[in-house]
Amino acid sequence: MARMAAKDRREELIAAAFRVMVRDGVTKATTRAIVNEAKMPLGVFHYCFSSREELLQEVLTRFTFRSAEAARRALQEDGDLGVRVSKSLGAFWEGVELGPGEHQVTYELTHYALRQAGFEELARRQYQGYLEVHQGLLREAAEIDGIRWTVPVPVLARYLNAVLDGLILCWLVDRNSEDSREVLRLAGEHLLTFAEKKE
Amino acid sequence: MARMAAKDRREELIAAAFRVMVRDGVTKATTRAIVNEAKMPLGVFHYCFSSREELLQEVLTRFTFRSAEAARRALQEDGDLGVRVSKSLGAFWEGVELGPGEHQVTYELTHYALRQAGFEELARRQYQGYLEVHQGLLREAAEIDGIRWTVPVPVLARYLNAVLDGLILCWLVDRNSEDSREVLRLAGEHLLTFAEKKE
DNA sequence: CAGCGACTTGGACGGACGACCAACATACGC
DNA sequence: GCGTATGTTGGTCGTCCGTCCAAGTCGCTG
Repeated sequence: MARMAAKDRREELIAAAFRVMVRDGVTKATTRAIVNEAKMPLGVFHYCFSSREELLQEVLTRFTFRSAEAARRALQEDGDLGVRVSKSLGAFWEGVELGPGEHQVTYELTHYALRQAGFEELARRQYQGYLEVHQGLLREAAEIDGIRWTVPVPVLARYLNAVLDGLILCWLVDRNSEDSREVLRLAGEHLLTFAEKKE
Repeated sequence: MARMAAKDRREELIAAAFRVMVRDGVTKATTRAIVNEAKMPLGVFHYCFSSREELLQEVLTRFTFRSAEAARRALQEDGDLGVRVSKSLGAFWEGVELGPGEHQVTYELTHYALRQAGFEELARRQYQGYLEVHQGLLREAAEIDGIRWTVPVPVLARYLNAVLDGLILCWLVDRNSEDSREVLRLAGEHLLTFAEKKE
């Protein structure tokens, strides 16, 4: 095998692990499956990571926030708050339907972390991160439009997170895109009712 | 061991498996852990079940609908639609906070089923069941109050399911009861805006 | 070129798991 | 009471897993 710095090999293994997880699920991402995906001999693994859990930790912290970007971009385009929220949700949903596996993995990782002694904190940080992203988007949107939210932003962020999270989960199972998009529309409209013009 | 019909032993094993899952997670519910919980010798397992998956299938189909009952009862009490919806959601949430493990297990089982070849259909039935329960409750509530929903009931059911599912998941991770209940209140009020007096 | 630190590799380990079985024990119909 | 169906048991098989290691290879520095 070509010689490579341990640091670089780590990155490739992390990426390979994520691919395996998306394709076969978190539980199937064994050390052997991962090095096989990365086309490396097994011995490499514990030269780069002290344990399998150390790698899972890396995956968990790296791949949980990729989906927010499209939503953020759409939110910063032109138009009034209504169409921007709508487009933002639509863009986010587009990402979900295009790459469902990534989202499925994040759920699996959450539940894995909740059960793994010493990993609960990681799950907590994961969702804390989600909520902060939503809060950030809500505050941004409010500032651009010069409105204020009539409900505390943390509550609104949790509401948004819940709807999206629950909707994705349901769609992952039954793939009913039509009704899902309708729910998305409902939630978006609901959100707008909490926007109030600043005096 | 006392002699017992295989049928009865199956039931005890299913119950034991569920207890193990609630306590330690689905992945930890190995054949050995289950028979140990049921205080039976290992050999019993494959006398009663042809495979571990057969047992998981039983667990999945049995323990997914226990939480809806409290909500249904509260919905059928006295009062106008507003307070009944509010109380129903409150009763449901009470159940969540009292027994979070059961809900955690249902998520784990869903993701397990989604990854297990030939089990996807089970996950689909699980969520189909959830949606039907919600639809039933919505229709009941509408009939009692003589209103109609201004949004198709399947969409409303999916919305309700998403909010609750997502909210539970978030709470399982960060245990923020205060904000969660606030979101629940928001969703309940939102629901009421879709109720329209029949002419 | 010698030496040393960084990297590579195949194989081996102990443990856990699902599944299986042969031998035995009990109940029940005839 | 005998035979068959049904239930019980402890042990074992093969597999897969995370982890570890010893021996080997490479490339740089002095």
